[in-house]
Amino acid sequence: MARATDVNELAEHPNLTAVGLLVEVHAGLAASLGPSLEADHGLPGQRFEVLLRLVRSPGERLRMTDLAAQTTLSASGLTRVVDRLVDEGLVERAACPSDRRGAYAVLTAAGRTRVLTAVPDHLEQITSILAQALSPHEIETLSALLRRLRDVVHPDATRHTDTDC
Amino acid sequence: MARATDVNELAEHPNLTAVGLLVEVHAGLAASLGPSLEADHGLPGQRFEVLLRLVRSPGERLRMTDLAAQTTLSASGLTRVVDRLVDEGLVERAACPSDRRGAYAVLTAAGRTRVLTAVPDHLEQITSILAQALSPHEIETLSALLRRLRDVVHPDATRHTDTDC
DNA sequence: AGGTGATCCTTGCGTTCGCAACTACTCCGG
DNA sequence: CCGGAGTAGTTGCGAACGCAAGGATCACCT
Repeated sequence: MARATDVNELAEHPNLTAVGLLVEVHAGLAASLGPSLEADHGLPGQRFEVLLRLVRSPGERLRMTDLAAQTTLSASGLTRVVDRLVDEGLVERAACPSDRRGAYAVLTAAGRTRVLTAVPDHLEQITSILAQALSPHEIETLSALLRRLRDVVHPDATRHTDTDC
Repeated sequence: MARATDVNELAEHPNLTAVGLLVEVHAGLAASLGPSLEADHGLPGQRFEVLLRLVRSPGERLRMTDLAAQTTLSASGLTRVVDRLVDEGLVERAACPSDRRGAYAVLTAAGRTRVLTAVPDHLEQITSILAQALSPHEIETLSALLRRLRDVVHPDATRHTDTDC
């Protein structure tokens, strides 16, 4: 029972490998998809994520808090991303009539155009990469497994579809 | 054929969903695992990743370039992470005799102790989270799918096991 | 030998992010 | 009606990253 064996047993445990692979794939996808998304459409990662959530939401608007919960950003990070989107004219802030603390981020016409232009390109690149690695059925399997994992590590991601005001 | 239908068809395409889930899971895992790893062992994400690669490598050393290829960092990012690890006494730099441009990052005794202390805790947390969501067989399936994806988006991650000098 | 292009690593600069502190507002119990 | 606890959003500050540029070295070809 040498020490080195213990190290490898720990370091190559299947669960650690699974998480390591997930981190690697995430980084690899970001490296493959991010630059072209930014170069072709001026929408680096987080900005695109925010715009995508907005265009899919009723009224193309979302409370700052909900937007933060649905993206990978903290509340303060979201404030600054929205700041930049406002500077670019892609998003506007709107007051919430039922809660004067609150603020909506609302997609502008320019923002809608921008994201609707970017999505097809983005989707095509994603599809190209996924198709090289997995069959459609395997992609479904992967999504199902990831979804179950997501529900454990981030259960709040799908709520807040109710717009009360 | 309303426009809104097109938006949803695009925005909810299975491939886009798969990538979105992967990003969400990555962020959720980082949020769950990162803080305790840092609070309990003083090893925020990237530092841990570097130490883990080193402890698994022959001679507990790796060229800077190889280390950058195996982690999610750029070359410059890696330089600074290693700087911090050197400041903390967990890693040392060593010259490469066969290439005077090159530099090795070598684990110190303190670095080995630190990572070997952190790994069991980390692994236990990972296992706890994974077990809540997936069966062991499903984890294997997930890993197999992610590995195929990794080989497409980041094929250089597993090479460079040869230490020539 | 000598020179040209590539590679390894580091540094200057700008950008982005999260935490903690702050303001403004809401909600609730007395 | 009032006061305290809790929530929504923003900002100061420090930490971390990538890109592009730079110095040193290597590899190869003539």
